[in-house]
Amino acid sequence: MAIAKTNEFTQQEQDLAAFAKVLSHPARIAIMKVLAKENACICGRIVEILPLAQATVSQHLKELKNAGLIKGTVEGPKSCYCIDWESMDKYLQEFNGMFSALQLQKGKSCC
Amino acid sequence: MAIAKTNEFTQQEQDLAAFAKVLSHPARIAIMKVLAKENACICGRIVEILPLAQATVSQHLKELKNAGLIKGTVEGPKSCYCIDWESMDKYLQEFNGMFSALQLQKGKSCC
DNA sequence: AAAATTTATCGTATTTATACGATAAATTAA
DNA sequence: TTAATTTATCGTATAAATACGATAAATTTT
Repeated sequence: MAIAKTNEFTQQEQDLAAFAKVLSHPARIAIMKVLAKENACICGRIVEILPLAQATVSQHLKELKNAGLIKGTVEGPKSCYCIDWESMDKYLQEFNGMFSALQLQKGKSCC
Repeated sequence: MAIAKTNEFTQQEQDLAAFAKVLSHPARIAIMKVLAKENACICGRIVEILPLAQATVSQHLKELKNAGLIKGTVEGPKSCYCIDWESMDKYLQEFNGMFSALQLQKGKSCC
């Protein structure tokens, strides 16, 4: 996309955009739902449920993990991914906090 | 990205992913903040504030509008964009609703 | 009417995301 | 030890996003 100007925005804007970006794919939202619902947090179980190849699911899991939405460990042929609620709560609080702040200025709108 | 499998997910997953996608760029978050703060909702004002060319800002505005986060009208050489709070509230409610539901299952986590 | 102003759109270059097959890596089962 | 199982990573093809200059379109101003 030509030169990325991401770092010319505030840290808050970058952080919230990054949070939104991880959730900007239905597969990653579906994975979050599976991780919350199922008691088995193995990659294979997710592959069974999602209409995606194992490599693709693994890639999505990596992105969720890098962003801090989930945490996971791999022990040999097994994996265990779970939602990192401590991190998620921070994100959600920041996210909702911003929109709450915007909503307080509702009156100023010119249309 | 090879064949997109977007429509193999549930409508809710697609909708929330679409909502997150619009907010997945710092410029669009910055635009939302400007629209809430400033009383002048013209494109030119946003161009002044953001580190982006006019064409790029116009493109971001279009995406925000298409997703329903903002509404706007153009009268000749002027434009007037504002946050569509009715639509935004629905999105935020759906978004938070999902994570609240997931959070209720916290106990089931295996890690 | 002509010039200036403001915004949307078009075309295009470049970067990033998405998806998967193949394969490696690490363990468990036989 | 060998085979089977499970997951991560690599390489790669293709699609989508990002950014902007140029230009068109629609007024307002002069």
